[in-house]
Amino acid sequence: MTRPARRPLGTLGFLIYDVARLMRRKGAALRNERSLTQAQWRALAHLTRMEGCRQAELAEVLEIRPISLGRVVDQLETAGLVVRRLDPGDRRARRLYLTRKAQPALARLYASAQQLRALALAGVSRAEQTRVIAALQTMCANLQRSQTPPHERR
Amino acid sequence: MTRPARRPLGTLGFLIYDVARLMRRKGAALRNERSLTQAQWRALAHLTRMEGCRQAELAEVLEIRPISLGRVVDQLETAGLVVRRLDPGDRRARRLYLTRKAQPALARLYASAQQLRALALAGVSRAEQTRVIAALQTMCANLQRSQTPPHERR
DNA sequence: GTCGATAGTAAGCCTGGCTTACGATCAGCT
DNA sequence: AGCTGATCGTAAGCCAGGCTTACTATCGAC
Repeated sequence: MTRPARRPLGTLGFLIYDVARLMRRKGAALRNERSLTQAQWRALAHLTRMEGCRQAELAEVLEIRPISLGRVVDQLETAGLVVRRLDPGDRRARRLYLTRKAQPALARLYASAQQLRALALAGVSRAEQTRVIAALQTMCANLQRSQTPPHERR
Repeated sequence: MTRPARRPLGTLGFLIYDVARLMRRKGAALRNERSLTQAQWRALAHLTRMEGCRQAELAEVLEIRPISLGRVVDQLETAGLVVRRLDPGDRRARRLYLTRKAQPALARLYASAQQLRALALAGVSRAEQTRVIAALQTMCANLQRSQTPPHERR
């Protein structure tokens, strides 16, 4: 009796949860080799779009607290992928930059991300993918809108 | 400048991750009131479909290790929602049952799950929902298939 | 009877969030 | 000038939810 009664709960919530979990697991396996964790890789990927930002700004985009990001940045800095530079205009702030070493790492990460995507989406047509992405974006927006914004979130 | 450059990464992986995260967060807020955590609620929900099973069986369906489930069951038992009963035919095993108290709790949980679903899916047509669910199921299957099955997973 | 496999658990680790509290700095208003 | 309140980053320590490794009790097959 192998794998009896798999995922008896077909609800959307469980599905999303499962897909996210499986992608995380498989993604970790794909990039493997003492690479970055999910949180590190997420921060790094977002940083490429906003290099030179402050930690607080990146944290807001990631929707985590600055302190939580702080630790991730520590790790990325230790790994030599990111540097904190003092902001000449505001001595409280540190601005975040990618190092040269980050480029190949990012390239590898994007490659395994693409690999993962291809694997997960096997058998889903282009048109269907577009629709799914659109629906997910709607859901994302719905959920974000219904949320107490961070400033008022205690 | 409120909320600059939200989610600059529209890739599927990030989307799924974001939706899962937002649903978890919003879901926790909806059921709130010292209620169950995600892991507890997930275990409980699956248990309704396989009452009387052993811990190891439930763990396999949830795709977590028996030891991880053990702790969750401890909590559910402390909360009075689940009982472990000795298996008369195998003195190593314990079988899991819902208590009477679990029924209203489950009803409340399902209600807030429905609420959450409605919120997230606002503006997504019935037809579209069906397609999204189908696509997600395909992805789920793809990812599960590509996985080293648990027996060989070290 | 012995011996390998299986059910559950204990101890302790890791990731990735969080709250609370703090020091340094900025900026606006007297 | 000098306060005062907000903001930037961080330290300490908590929690959820996984994991590995190692153990005991028991089963079942030989």
